Amino acid sequence: MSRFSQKVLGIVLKIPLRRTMTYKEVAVLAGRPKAYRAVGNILNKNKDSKVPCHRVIRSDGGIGGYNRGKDAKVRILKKEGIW
DNA sequence: CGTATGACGTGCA
DNA sequence: GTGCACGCCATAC
Repeated sequence: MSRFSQKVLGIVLKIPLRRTMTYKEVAVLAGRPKAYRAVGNILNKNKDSKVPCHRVIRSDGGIGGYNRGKDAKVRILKKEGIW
């Protein structure tokens, strides 16, 4: 695991309930403001269910994707009352 | 080791 | 408001 990916996972893991973060924000906090593209990639390959990657959305406010299917992601977000 | 890919973002027509 | 092209970075092949 790269340091960057580890940091990203850690940040996503620390996202409070009822709170969402954009890929860009995560990238910035990870120290690579221009690596938002890589952030999504890392989350995509990440299979750790401990990481609430469903709370990471696009800056446009749209749903990005999900390694388990975006439908599941939307479902979870609705369940958390975000949508 | 070089190329291709992707859960992105911004700019411009 | 919509659509297309370019840039950017970490993985996968």
